[in-house]
Amino acid sequence: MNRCECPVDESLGCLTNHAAFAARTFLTRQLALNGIDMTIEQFKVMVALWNEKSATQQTIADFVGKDKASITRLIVGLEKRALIARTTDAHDKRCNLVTLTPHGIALEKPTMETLAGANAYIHNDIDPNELAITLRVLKQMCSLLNYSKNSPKESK
Amino acid sequence: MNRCECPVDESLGCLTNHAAFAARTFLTRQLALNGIDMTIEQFKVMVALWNEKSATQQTIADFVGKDKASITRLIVGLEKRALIARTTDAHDKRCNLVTLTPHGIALEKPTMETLAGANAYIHNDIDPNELAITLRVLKQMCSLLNYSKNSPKESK
DNA sequence: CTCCTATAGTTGACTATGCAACTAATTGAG
DNA sequence: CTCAATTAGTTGCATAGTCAACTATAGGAG
Repeated sequence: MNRCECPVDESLGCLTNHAAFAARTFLTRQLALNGIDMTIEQFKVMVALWNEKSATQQTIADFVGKDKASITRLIVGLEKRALIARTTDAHDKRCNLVTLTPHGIALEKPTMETLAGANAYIHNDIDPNELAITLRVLKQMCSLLNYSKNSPKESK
Repeated sequence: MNRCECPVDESLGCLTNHAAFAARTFLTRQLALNGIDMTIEQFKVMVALWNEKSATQQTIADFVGKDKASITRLIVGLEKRALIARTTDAHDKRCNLVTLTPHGIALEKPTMETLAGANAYIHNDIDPNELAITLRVLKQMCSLLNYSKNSPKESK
């Protein structure tokens, strides 16, 4: 069960992966405990829709950071669960407008409360100053790696 | 491309996920740039074998933190790439002993150098004190969530 | 208006994950 | 020794991810 035996246990790359895995597992379990049948991936799509009310699949893809093929399949799953509906945009027949069903709308409150609870559980365990620093460092890391997408062809 | 539009952008759970995703993508690209044809998942299995020289599939599963079914499939992939070989343990015929091929052994140096380079690229961007704090906080978060696997049935 | 290009979405191929059912080998209780 | 319980590994099912090829629609140049 020594999941953290990464050779570079002092590596941000490895540790963020372990921490992210633990957080994902934790949130999934908390959602299930609160009777919410939703994967983390579907959850992210729902967050996009709770924010925007209606969106094209491409907009959702940009929001959650996945490609449109992944979104197509997630949307199909959410449609099966009757959380969302798809209609063709009358103004641009290429686009699907994805909207929430009443059931999908109703899930916002309990789901976001579960997320808030999970966050609070983690944050309460951590010194506020150190938490602030960590959040800042992680954001810095994200922007470094996103900017470097095309630049540093050499890291050795 | 606003991948960080998580509603709780001040949430460790969300930010570690973004950062981990960015780090994975970055390392994958660095491996490819250095001519190493290996997924991150296969990479973790190889790390286990570089450490241990030979191991059963269950040992590898524990090391990388996945279930044995996932390992079976990763092992099959690595076998196709001729990086590892499987033999039945003479002392316990239930077990497969997984060992490295010469090709698999030869990959250790360039692969670990690529990992070290990617780490250095990220770490060099960050203030050493803040890096140390971040590493500590992430470890704390991992142990909180691993310990809480069975305990906190309520997070609301 | 027509054609070329760009965009939205779908689908197929390949990789990966977890869970559960299954086989085969081992081990311990009696 | 024998039988039940345990352990290692494999396989099927469902979900998910990326990439690339494909369809259909839209929009601009001429």
